Amino acid sequence: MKKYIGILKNTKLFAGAGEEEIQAMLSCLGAVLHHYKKGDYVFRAGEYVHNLTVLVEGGLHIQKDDYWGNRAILGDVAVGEMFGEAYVSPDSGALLNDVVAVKDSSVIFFDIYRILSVCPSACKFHSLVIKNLFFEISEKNRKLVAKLGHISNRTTREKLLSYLSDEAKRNKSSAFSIPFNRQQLADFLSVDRSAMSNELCKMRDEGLIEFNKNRFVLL
Amino acid sequence: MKKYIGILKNTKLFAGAGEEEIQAMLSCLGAVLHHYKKGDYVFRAGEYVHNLTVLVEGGLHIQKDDYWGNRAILGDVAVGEMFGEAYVSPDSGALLNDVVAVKDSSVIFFDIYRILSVCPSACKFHSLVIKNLFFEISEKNRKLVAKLGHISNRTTREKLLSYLSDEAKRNKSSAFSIPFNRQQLADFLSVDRSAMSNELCKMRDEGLIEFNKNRFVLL
DNA sequence: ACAAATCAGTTGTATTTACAACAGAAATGG
DNA sequence: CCATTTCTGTTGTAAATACAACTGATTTGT
Repeated sequence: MKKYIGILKNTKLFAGAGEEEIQAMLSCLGAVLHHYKKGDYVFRAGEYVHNLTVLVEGGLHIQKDDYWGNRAILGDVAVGEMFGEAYVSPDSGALLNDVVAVKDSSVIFFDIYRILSVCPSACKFHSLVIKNLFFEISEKNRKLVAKLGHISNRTTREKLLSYLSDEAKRNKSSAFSIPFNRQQLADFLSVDRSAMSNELCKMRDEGLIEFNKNRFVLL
Repeated sequence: MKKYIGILKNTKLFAGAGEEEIQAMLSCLGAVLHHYKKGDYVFRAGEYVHNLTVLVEGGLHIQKDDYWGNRAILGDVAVGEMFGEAYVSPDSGALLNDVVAVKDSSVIFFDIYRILSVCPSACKFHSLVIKNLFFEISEKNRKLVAKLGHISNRTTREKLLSYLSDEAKRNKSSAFSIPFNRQQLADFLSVDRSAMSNELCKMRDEGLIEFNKNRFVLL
């Protein structure tokens, strides 16, 4: 677990805490480390989750497959981000989606009740973590609403432009990489891959964008 | 403000606290009451919000209008629910959406920093509120993902069935009312109103559903 | 109670998308 | 390094959707 303390130090959840404090909190918060191979399921729809988890290595997708094999990617998790936090309250019910490793990944599980119950003196950074937790989940909330804004556009082109310009803003640059290949981007935006590929090329031919693999430039 | 303490008592945010405790907390948390007429904007996209707010009377929609007048309804707020919580962190930036009263409404504003900063002894229910806050925002998170699941369906019929069956489950009954008229439902599901109306009637003719105004029955 | 405004359903047409099938490019795995 | 698999772009067709226009029903405001 020690090798990931440097990672944790740069997460939003532990922002403001030093490496020693994090080290101390790891046991206080009941931290457990798990590893996953590419393609492994971290969680499956229908399971019950009672942990707050942080990705410290690799990459994850939150996705849903229907009976006919159509896949919807509802979000992606990058190193340093937490996930599963929406399901830790007592009455949250079963997970609606799968969480899948898209690369070999490492995840730290925390006991949510130990986080939310402020221990009297042992961890002076505890209230900091609570505030961070609130801020991070509220940020995730904003991202979800932003994604809703993208896919509630009617046409494939509008969805693409909405998503790509948001990514450009987020990266503070008109050139950026996205965490999806074409099929995954189509699943993320809920459109057909070939139609999207077609639209991307039209936009390129019209001089709106340039792209190569998962790297895009807005013009 | 006193007349709304009974409402606050039944909110998720104040779950477990008695009326006296809530009364005491109102000043501790810097509560302020505002009233809005139907059609008034509670918040506008581009504004900066620094309060946690709870709707104690009426009804709100969270929505976005684009240049061409297309409206997307990203969510609705019912009495007792909080909103704006996603924008209270220091680096959250400006609001992306409008919050509009769909009926005459009353809203209580709380100072988020007073909520998150645990006061030493004055409010023994303070840590309870923090836990409630976390659980409610995480529930909102789940709802957003559920909504993403609905509108990421490809066809209008699938979107309708996904949404309606979710509402049926949520109401624990195959008969239920929805907080939208047809245009609003179409904006919520990101589809064309007339196409949706058409599809609803087809589904009724096929014996899948029954409906009258905003009341639906799944068969 | 009446006029005006809003709402829900219907229809036809132009546009857009989904789906399937395929070919070349790129990545992967011995 | 070569064979295999995966990925991306392309095309044609069938299906679904958006848009506009209109009607009758319902609601609202005075």
